[in-house]
Amino acid sequence: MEHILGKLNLAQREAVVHTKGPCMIIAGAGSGKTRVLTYRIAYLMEKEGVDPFNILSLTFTNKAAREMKHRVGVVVGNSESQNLWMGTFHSVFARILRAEASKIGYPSNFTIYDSEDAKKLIGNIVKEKGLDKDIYKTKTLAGRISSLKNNLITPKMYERFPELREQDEQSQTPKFKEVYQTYCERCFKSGAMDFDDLLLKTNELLATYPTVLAKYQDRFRYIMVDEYQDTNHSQYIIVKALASRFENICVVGDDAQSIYAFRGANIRNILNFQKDYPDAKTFKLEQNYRSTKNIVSAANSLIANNKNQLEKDVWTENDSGEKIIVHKSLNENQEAFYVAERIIDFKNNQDANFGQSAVLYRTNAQTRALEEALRKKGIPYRIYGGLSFYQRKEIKDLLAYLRLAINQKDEEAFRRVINYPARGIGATTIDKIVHLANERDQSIWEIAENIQFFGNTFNRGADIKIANFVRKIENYANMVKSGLPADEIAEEIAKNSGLMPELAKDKTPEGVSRYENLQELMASIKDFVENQKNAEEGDPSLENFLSEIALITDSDTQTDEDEPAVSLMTIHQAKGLEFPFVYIVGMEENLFPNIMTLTSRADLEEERRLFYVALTRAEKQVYLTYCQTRYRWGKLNANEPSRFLDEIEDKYLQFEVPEFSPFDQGNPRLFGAPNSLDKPPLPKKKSMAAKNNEEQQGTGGAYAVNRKNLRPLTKSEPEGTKDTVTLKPNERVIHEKFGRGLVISVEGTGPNAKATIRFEKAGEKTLLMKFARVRKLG
DNA sequence: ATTTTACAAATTTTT
DNA sequence: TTTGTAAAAT
Repeated sequence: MEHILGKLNLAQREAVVHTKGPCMIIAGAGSGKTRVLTYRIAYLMEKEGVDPFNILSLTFTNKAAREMKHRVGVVVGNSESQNLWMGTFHSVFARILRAEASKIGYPSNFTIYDSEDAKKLIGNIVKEKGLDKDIYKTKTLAGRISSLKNNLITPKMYERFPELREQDEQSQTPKFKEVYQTYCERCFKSGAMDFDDLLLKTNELLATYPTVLAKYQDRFRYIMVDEYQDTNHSQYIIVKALASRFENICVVGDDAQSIYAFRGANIRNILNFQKDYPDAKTFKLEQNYRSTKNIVSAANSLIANNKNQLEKDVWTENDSGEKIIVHKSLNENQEAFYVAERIIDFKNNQDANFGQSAVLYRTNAQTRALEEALRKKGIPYRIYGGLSFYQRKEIKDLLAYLRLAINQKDEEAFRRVINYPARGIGATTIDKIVHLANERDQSIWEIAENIQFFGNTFNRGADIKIANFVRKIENYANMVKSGLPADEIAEEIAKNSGLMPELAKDKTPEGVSRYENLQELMASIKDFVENQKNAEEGDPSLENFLSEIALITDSDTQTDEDEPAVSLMTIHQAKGLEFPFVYIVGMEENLFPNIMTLTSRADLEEERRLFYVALTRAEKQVYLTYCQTRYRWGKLNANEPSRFLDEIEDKYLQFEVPEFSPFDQGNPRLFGAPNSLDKPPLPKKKSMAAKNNEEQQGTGGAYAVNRKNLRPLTKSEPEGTKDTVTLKPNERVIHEKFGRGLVISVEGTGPNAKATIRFEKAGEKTLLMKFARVRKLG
């Protein structure tokens, strides 16, 4: 243990050994926060003999939890670290809620609705109530419901805040409360909780049952909360309740990195910690181990523009490093090519592998140009975010069947699959069931189960079809009850439901990909079952599988075992990560800071913190790029450079501003260059580069994913490094996955050609040559 | 009951 | 530009 403490600086060491009573660790970017948290837990266990069962450590991603558990394991040994309560707020409290579910009237196998389920349900309710969907927008309603729940305002309590009703009347949605209330009732009837419920219901549980509260207070004698600046009110109250007995609470965060206020995170939680716990000790980790002096200073000079922050002084002993390059491009394609060229330069001249570069952007829409440029240059890349594996339709379809097998009342799962694959049960029939359910205050399933009593309500034959569907689901439920492992049940359901055969029919490349995704899911269930069977107290049941994956997201499943690739992600997703070379693209007004957020000073400050997060991801070199013009929603826009560029002190920057045209004359910095609208009209024709790129477009990497063990990340095919194979009928080929095959026919030419190939093992497939990993044989 | 066509919307999202 | 949803047509 001593040798570990020796690896820490003074502030870090103090934070580690201060174990009794409340404390707050303000951890500047790159200041070794994770190290402190890890060692603190290890110190508690090793030095103070605290039982890991008594330590609760809350993180914001499963990945962070897993990593920390691993790192603690390295210090204290795995068998002990396994017993720590470590995870996200949602996963830890979902676990507790399952154990205590009966107390609040839920089944312990309750479903967790994801945002899509929630939005669909809201949309249905709006429709049922005959409200105008253009005014009652599901997205807006979902956001409002979420924000109310995160502030612990239930439909009942809504009445107590007249300003809420006023707001709803202002926004032309006076019936909001009814929608909210119905939404909650329907979730309850379905035995379902949405993400926010996991926190809200935990609060209800702890507030209603003092014995339950006491039990968990006693269990969690030491509580640690990471990323405290991004906790919302609901989380804050849970932590406060649990910690109130022993007050051994340690929160870690950096107010300068709070970037989730738009999702209900309350920065005051961290700003007011000292008020909540007057005895709290504050530690500041101010030495940055990550970045060069230049980057640290630049980031400091930027964040100094924010009014509302805790005082701290981040510094580093690292080299001063290179200045930040600010580069202007004509348009987003040139910007992307510039980035691609720099990445190649670094690889060639600094021996940096591709994994050391990251391209960060404000919005996902910016990926397209970047992808094209990287692909053209043959640079391997990985896109984080976008449509996650578990959000794909085919995956959600099978999961819906699995969910129904466990909880038949799950309305969203029911609606999703009752007519998929098609069983001739249409919208009218479903509407009638829903109507009956609402009328009789029952769940949809209860109506469907007893459909024979309502026979005359339905069209001839419809009741029979429903009864057949019900019988199917009951069979699945019986398989669950008989205790079969998850993989066997899933396999049977995939076939028996008709889902697998349905997908197998589709021979388009997209269809094939969907089928493969389904196979991937099946494989992952098998993996899960294997792991559970090998584990000491493993549970290979379907219930356990579903509860495990309900809270998993893409960023949790990232791995780095593959060949090094450039990372492409939004700045939000980059939080907590670090890279030697960071490119922040789209540094333009309206894009970053984003115009949609700029309604208040607080919003601008959050955008600035976002930029701060982006800058501080970098270890060695930062590039900031912006464009003179950019296509956005099909229109060419001319934006000024981001105000944030002005906010970094000039001495940390080096401007690289090529002259494109007479427009920029006479302004050496080209800042604030009048972007007057009376410029000569831009040529309608796209540049050659843009034209060439168009041929390369398509679904891109999206379907070219080689997904081993549930790796939902999009991975590029470096097209520049691989010539598209031109095939002729009767040629023999070998495919990475399908093995040997014989070309039957070819349609089209070049990368857009489609070849039908009969594989020895996998049968006949039609492949798009652009994506297919085939080689000619002989 | 399914497929086609037309039209609107479009930031960030650890759960 | 793309993407998704709703009305219209089969």
